[in-house]
Amino acid sequence: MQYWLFKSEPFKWSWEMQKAKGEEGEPWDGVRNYQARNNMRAMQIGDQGFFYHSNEGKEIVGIVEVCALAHPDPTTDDERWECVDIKAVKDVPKPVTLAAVKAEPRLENMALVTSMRLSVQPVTEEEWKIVCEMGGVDP
DNA sequence: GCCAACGTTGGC
DNA sequence: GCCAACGTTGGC
Repeated sequence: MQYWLFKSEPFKWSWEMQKAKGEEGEPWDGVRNYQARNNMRAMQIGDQGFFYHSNEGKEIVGIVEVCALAHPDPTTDDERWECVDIKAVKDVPKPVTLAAVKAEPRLENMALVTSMRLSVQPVTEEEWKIVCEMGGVDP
């Protein structure tokens, strides 16, 4: 089991929209970055991830689960790009802001801080626990 | 809306 | 294969 973080601009695809999809899930398409794609290829069914709102909010608002392995991105004919499907699991009761992450010394090496522009990031188990704690997420 | 950081592209 | 130019992302 591994942990990840998915970034989205709420205007394009928000947590509300993700939740509305329910169990069906939604392809995380439109990624045009090799590192982000490689991360998705490494994902397994059942992996957990944070859902982060960039630009507007700048906070971790939800928890998602990978429900389909990497497959060709339906939004392009370019076979280089792939995506996984994710489904909403639950809200983060107290959204964890970027400022809060930056202010937490134990999270100083988190990709959210060090690789700001990467849209699909790995999260370590330790980081996962700390953020869940900060967000008031039930274990 | 601005601008810095970074990834990608394309000419050589 | 290098590197400059360009486009995009995302925090502020």
